[in-house]
Amino acid sequence: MPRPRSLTPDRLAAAALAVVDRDGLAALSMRTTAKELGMSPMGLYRYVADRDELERLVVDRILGDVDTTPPPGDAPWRERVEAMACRLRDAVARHPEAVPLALAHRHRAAGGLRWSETVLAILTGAGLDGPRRVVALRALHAYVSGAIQLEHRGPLSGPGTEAIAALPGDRFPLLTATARDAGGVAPDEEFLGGLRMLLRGLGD
Amino acid sequence: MPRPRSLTPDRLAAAALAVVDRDGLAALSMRTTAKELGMSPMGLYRYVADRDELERLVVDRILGDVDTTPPPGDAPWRERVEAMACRLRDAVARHPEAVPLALAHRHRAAGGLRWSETVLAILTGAGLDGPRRVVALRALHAYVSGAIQLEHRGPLSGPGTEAIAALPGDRFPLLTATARDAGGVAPDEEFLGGLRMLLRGLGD
DNA sequence: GCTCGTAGGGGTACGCCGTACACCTACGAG
DNA sequence: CTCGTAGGTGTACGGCGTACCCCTACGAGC
Repeated sequence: MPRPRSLTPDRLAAAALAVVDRDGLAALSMRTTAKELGMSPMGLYRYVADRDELERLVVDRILGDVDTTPPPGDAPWRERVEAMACRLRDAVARHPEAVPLALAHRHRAAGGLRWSETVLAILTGAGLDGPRRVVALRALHAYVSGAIQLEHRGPLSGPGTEAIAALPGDRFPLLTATARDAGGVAPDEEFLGGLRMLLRGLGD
Repeated sequence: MPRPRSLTPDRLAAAALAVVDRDGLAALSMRTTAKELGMSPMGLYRYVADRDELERLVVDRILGDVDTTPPPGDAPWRERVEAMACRLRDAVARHPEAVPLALAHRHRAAGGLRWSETVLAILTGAGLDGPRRVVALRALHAYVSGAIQLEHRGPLSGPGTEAIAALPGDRFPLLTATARDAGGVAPDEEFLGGLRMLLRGLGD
């Protein structure tokens, strides 16, 4: 009845995400987000309970534009799971600075839940249920979020590769050799390659 | 020549880890670590450049007691990889509060590198090399670290399961059903089950 | 159209954090 | 015994999350 709200949660999330995209995850704070919105830091507390909730809003926004409609049912189920994995990966990659955030809060965002539901539908259609379906979904979660994380703060692949290739070759002969090989493998190949390995072992 | 050092990096790491184990990861700071050692906060800077290096020491210590000697060579290669994965998982699980730390700095700790080297030896013995070996190692990294993370701040499995089971069943029918099923699956089964799926698809 | 209760938003302040800097001092080499 | 060096302390600064208090712009009820 008195004085209407001037902000939507989504506008708030957009401002915070703008800070992260522009200045990095470390720059995200109640103060910087407030400044981005042209208001005082304490004003934000009319919209979120604490910083953690602000982060959740950001992740909601990132995962909110993952397409979670079922992929065309005429493709084999493995390809449909691949499509879902790629959609998630692409959405997260759109905000590289926010990767740790997105994965940390993934299971609390509506988009993450919808993703799981759609993947489960595909797995169920492939004949999985009961404990096997539990394990399969969890393995997919583990692989996808682990792979995305590796990709964006990478030990192997990415800029960390050179550091590993430069290690003493006598103590880590295979690791240095593998790091050199890694240069010839594109990120998409790595992600999809590993995913296909997992999917190959997952069905039947 | 003047005045000898009173601390070893390992004692420093032990103190920091004690803080984390006792009071949680959020309690870790230069100040609390210094207090644990009975010295002033600034004194730590004679031993580490900054907080990041302190964290790295902690992770070094956690991953340092992963057994990275090659598992007995008479077992099938998949079982040997399993053994390596379990060793890493067990070492990390010994300090549950430090899980995010351990995984974030894994690739910068000597123990993590030795782990990779040993796993690569097994994979090489199984006939993998070149790009296939790159993808296999990376997939294992992704799965293992993703699974450990899920296990310790779990969406599916763990205390988060009930929250998911309590979601509106009409919007998330499969997810809630799967969360209920998840109660009957032990963490070890989940971890090993997913790992075996990945390993099944990984060779040949 | 005026009043009034309420919720939006600002300001100040506290106790944390990491760490730059200046200082004192215990020690071992000569 | 002296002296240079490096270990360790204390102080201080800017930034953080946020508790608390206040002012005020607004919409509902008359």
